[in-house]
Amino acid sequence: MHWADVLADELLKEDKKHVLATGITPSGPIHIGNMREVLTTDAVYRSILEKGGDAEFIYISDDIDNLRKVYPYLPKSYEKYVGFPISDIPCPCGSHKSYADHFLFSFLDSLKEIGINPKVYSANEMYKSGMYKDAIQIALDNTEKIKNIIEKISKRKLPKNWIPFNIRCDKCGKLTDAKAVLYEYPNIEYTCDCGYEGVVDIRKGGAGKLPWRVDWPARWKMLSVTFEPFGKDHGTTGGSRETGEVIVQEIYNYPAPKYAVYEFIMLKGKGAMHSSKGTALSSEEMLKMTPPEVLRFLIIRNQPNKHIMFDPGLGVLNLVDEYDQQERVYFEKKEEIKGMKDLKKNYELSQPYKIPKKIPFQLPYRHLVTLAQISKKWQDIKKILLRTGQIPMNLEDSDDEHLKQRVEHAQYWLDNFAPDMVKFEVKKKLPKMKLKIDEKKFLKGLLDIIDYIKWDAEAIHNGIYEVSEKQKIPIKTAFSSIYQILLGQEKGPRAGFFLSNLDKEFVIKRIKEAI
RNA sequence: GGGCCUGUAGCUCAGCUAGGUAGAGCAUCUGGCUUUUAACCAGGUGGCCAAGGGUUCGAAUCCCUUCAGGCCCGCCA
Repeated sequence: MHWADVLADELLKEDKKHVLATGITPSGPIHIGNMREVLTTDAVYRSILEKGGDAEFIYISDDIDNLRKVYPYLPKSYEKYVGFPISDIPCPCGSHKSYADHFLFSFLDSLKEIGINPKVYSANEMYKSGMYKDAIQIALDNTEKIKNIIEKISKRKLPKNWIPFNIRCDKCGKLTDAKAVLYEYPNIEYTCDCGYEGVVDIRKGGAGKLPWRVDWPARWKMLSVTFEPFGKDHGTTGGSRETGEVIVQEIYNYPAPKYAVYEFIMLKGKGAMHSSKGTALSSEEMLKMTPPEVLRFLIIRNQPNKHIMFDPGLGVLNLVDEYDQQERVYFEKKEEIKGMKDLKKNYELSQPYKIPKKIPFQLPYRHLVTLAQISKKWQDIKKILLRTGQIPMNLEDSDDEHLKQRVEHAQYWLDNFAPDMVKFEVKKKLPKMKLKIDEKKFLKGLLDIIDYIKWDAEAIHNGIYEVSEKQKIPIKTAFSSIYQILLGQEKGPRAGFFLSNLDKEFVIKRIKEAI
């Protein structure tokens, strides 16, 4: 059984509406781990619906969290905002409402592309609207109990005057520097490092926030959360999950949600991703280089508690090939291979939107990678495909869209991640190079017969061999001469296939120029 | 110190949430075509499933122990 079904069945033991929650602090480019969190939840969500259950998928943006430091991708001028809630900081690009929205919105766009549309909550707005009012009061009334729970489970020592509330200083606006002096419902007297002494009314929105270890359980109750996956860092002993479980039951009188701990996604050769170490890959970037259904496939096919090794180099090609292969099996164009576990479910959950009724038109991805380097525009690539008979004249719109999208992903990958060995550029002008006598001789021979060659991959291929044999020129020399005059390099994509995709007149002209 | 994950063919991994004769891709070898680049097709070689113990008629699969590696343990998933 697929892991998503296992989790769904577990939840469905309780016959009620299930609220599946995800969340993230949008303090920088949102990385691929959040993609896993969201996709894990989406898989469970879909499985519940498929089984006839009732469920809602929510996404909470922790946009009231404070900016911790000036990250490398921020201008120095952001120094003055450290300690501010990220929803109160100006947007770096100027076109969003706030710093938080800047990063959140681009992630939400990516989610749309992979077929995920959760109900989005803003923690900041929840606080401002007064939704947290009761939760804050309960927390403050139970300060000692909560403190004990956290100290006992996490083995951390909290300061003497600790209270489960981070006050936002009225004067300097920071969430991090105010210390409570006295709490007497509904007011907290505080002093701030900036020198200000003031009073906040906890019933008022914007007075401050609950610290994470308390906020999380409070939110479970407030939104009736029944399931929320989290990364392994939260799952560790003494982590926020453990304290949260006790706090939600003992303080908020609500059962702890079910969960799944998910492992990290590693970049091949670099280990786990960390924004601070520069090994992070943003969700947006990952999605730009990997077709959406393939990215879903990568995450869906792996159990959440297994780490995923992602190879942004040639691994991407293998992954797409593997996806296509499973697609052929799903539509019974190919026999199932032993070990293809949960193939049907994996394929279905990999679809961003509707599951296709019949198999989408497939072109080997590696061919697309070659074509994407011959022409940049999809319309031009399509012309080549039509001329060479690689796609039918009456290609369906959905297939057209699908291939176009794949070409775009291949292009992004080529521009940013592909290793040099697969890259080439058809030079507009004859590259500067010196051909050897043998190479010129071969090209002359090729020119003699080129008019008679049918312009398809196999005929060209055979033609090259024919000339090479007749002239007694090593085949290696023959191939390299072709690549040199067109690409300015010694090697290139399969010659027959490659040339057939180029315009014949263009090739003839280039050979004439070269000899 | 604690938590989680991993250890299956030379390499990367499936299979372990249905316990019932060990699977795939790459590499290698053979043949099809003197067919460059990670080309294609057919077939072959290749594994004491980390080690030990237990449960069972039967264990890669469940349980326990050990060893080795990875990641996480101040809200960076």
